[in-house]
Amino acid sequence: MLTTTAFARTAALIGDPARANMLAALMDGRALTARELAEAAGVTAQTASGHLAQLTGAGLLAMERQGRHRYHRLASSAVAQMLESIMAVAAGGAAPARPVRVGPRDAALRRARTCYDHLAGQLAVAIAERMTERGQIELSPDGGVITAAGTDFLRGLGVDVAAASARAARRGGGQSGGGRLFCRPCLDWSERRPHIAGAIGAALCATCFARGWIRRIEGTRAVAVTPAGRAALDAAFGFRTSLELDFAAPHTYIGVARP
Amino acid sequence: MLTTTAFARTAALIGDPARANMLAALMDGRALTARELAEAAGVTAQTASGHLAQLTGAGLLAMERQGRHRYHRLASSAVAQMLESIMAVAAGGAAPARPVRVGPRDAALRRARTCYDHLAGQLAVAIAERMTERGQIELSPDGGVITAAGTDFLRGLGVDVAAASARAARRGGGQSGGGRLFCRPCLDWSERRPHIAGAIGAALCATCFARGWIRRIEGTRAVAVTPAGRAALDAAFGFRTSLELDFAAPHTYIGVARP
DNA sequence: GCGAGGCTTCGGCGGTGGCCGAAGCATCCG
DNA sequence: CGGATGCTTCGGCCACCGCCGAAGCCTCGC
Repeated sequence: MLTTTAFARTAALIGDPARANMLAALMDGRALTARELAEAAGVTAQTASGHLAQLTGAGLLAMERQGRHRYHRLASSAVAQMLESIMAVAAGGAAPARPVRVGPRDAALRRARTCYDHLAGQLAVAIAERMTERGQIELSPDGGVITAAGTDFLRGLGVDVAAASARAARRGGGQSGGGRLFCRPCLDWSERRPHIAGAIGAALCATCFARGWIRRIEGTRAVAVTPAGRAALDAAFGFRTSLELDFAAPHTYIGVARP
Repeated sequence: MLTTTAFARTAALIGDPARANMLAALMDGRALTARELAEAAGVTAQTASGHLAQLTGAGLLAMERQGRHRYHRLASSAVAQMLESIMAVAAGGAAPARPVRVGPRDAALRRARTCYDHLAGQLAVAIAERMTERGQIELSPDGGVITAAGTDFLRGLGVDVAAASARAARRGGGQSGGGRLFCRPCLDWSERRPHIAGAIGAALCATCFARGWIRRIEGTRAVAVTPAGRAALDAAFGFRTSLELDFAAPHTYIGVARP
């Protein structure tokens, strides 16, 4: 990029409501068809087609054909990180006002959701805090690292730590990484506190899905904790009770009846 | 943020060419007057005024009055990181095409510039690589950390490491940081390789300015290395000669006469 | 206090770009 | 092979939003 035109063009692409809805729908890391994205954006198929062509042309989306379907997904984790950072700023601007009345659908999103390839929401923040308390990870706004105890702990959960390490090194693009296993902190836009992203966050999230601890809630980025998952996560992270998550950030529940 | 409207609105604000130019001009971390920003955007004062009101209202900019001037700056490092990430994606989308013919002004930008509060460009990438080779820092896409040797080295350069550590902890927002000193890796959009950001990157950059090693080039985000700075940086980081920087990424110099 | 400079508000103009209907390719299926 | 489904292209409509000229408010300096 030499001028600001590419910069402005990229932001403008994200700035259209229809395209923003498409990108937000893709933030769960899955690949969706043009029709699904049209529905997510609330526009007709032909309008969506035009938008998707623009997003793909600009390198924000990657497309692959499968039969008569065309699956679109975010082109890279760099795009996901960009969208995350915009969400963080957008949420920050609105936050100073008093907490808004939120519906049950928002509550589910705040509780637990996927953020491209890792977990976010109260669940993810609680996990990060518990692992910090136990000395398994260290997080700061500038970076994070997993301790030996954390590596052992994750391995015990069934997380493929070695693969995550290899993936991080592969993405390295020239720098070594020195063998230390970093975990990228990601500011949770709903909780305003960091959770675990990066290769380790992705591996942990994948394990939660693989073991059936969480499952996607149809049509949203929110995920539900299964009964088995509840037991497993309580045991692993020492949540005293499942209610703990409700009280992790009580202000987000204003206006929502709590059982 | 509950809906995608705030998300789209934020991106749309950045997506206008005039506002994008303003934000890019503010990416050097300084505060500029409305008039200066109008000139940077290439619009009249009244148009700029409207844009600035929108950006400030959305929380992207902070404004403070000083006499009859109004100084505008980026509201937070979160905003700066967001803009950085957009630039990285925007540059990535354009990069696949063959390298563009660049002018001397772009060459200066690629050589060395400020990125909100830290250094970027070939100089910053070279510093990061040299410190990595020496085992003074470890960088990966997911995070970075300074070793004990690196802390000593920076202290020897006159960098206020303790203050940077305190600043990182203060920004921590609840998580401890455990005493380890992280350095945030930031993907350089012109070099496509990481350089040092975060509290440590800011402290190092501040030291370079304070000691007169670099100075701003009027009207751009580019910085020039002073003769004293050249000697000091060569000695500190072991650059064999100042030409080394020219060859760090030779493809960026196509079309530019090299002395 | 008065003029000058910095910044903002107002009003009207114009262009970019998103939207959909209709029609046109590609692929799958019976 | 013909109909159904998924996606794209084309053309025209319309709204939004950025732009500037003019005028008004605030602060400074003489």
